Amino acid sequence: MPKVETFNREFVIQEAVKTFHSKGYNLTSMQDLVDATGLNRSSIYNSFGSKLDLYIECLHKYQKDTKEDIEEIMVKSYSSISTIQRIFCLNMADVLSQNNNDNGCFFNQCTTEMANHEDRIKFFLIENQVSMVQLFEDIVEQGQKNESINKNKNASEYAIYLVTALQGLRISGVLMNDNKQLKSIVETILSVLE
Amino acid sequence: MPKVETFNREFVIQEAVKTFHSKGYNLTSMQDLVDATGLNRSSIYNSFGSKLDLYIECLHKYQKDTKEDIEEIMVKSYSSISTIQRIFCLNMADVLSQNNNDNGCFFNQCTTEMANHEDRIKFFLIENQVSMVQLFEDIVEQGQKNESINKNKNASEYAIYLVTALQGLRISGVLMNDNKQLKSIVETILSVLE
DNA sequence: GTACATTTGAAACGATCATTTCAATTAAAA
DNA sequence: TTTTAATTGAAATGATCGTTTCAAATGTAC
Repeated sequence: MPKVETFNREFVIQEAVKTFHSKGYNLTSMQDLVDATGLNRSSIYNSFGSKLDLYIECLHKYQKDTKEDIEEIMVKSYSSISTIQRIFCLNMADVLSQNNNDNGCFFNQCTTEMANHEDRIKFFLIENQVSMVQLFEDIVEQGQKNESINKNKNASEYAIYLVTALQGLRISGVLMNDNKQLKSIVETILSVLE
Repeated sequence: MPKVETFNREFVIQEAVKTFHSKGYNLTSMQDLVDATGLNRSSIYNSFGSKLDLYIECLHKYQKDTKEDIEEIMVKSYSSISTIQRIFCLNMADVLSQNNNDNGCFFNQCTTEMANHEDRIKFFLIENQVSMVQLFEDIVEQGQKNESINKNKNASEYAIYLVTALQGLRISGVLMNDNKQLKSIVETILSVLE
């Protein structure tokens, strides 16, 4: 009986991610979201709840995309160390392609802007961080079995180190938009594992 | 002849830094600054210009404090590697002491929130980043002369790596508020230099 | 004590914020 | 075609935003 939702939900979220990522949560107005998505104000509230609800849905979308990118790399890579290398290179390329147009990793931005003001978001970010560490731990563990990664430190220690370094890279990249420098940083980060 | 400024400018800036650092620029209202500093709204505009002007003054204050902390460490340290170690430990302690109360490094927050929306701020942040890299480069260079730091990579490469890692540590620390984990990260970061 | 330049307090500015309201429109089901 | 329930558009809500205004209060120099 009812009229059905006409817009493409995926597209709307995608556009919302772009907007939030480029302006941050607090600087993004509902009007910005209306303009970016093409939806009417009331449609956004009808379909997504509130600005914060939509933002959190964007975080999940960004997380899903990130994980898919990593899984694709894992499938294509022939060794653990090259998986890690490619993950870092992907992030490097990501930072560089943003050509001064955006503010590093969406999660880093979210962490500094929201983590200590919204419990729902802090919870999400911690869970995301833990799962990223777990993901790296699995890769490193396998690499240590293959002897492609040294055993100076255990997989768990290397994992939290790598996640931290990756976050640093994505912050640094905002101010240091230079291919050669970022490449050098990645090399140095990964040299610990050799 | 004139009535003279009665408030303590240092104190006011200090309180403004706390406020901006804890809420970010966009979430901090002029009323928040009035409450935090005890100044009247008009006094703030009279003495500091605008909200943005005050924010930039806060960035300079934070930069000055950070540099003073590092200089104190440099004077007290007996070797380059221990200088670097202490800088990282200071930042670790800083993150931990903030007990879920604040959002990592003020500069990281500023980078993700403001770098691509305010040219004056982007300029400041890049200059700050360059000077931090230079500072680390000098320390590493000296360490390499003393043979307390290896020469696998040159001082400049280690410097940008260390600055990046430090930024990562201060982001990670917001979500990973655990002494043992942070200590392990710092150890791994510094192990490259051995 | 008077004159003067500045700070101060309170109110007001117009703009914009996130959200709500509600009548008109729409399209599927009867 | 009529019924029906959701979507849509536009206007309005009350709150808050950064900033300005201006008269009163203040403290220094004469």
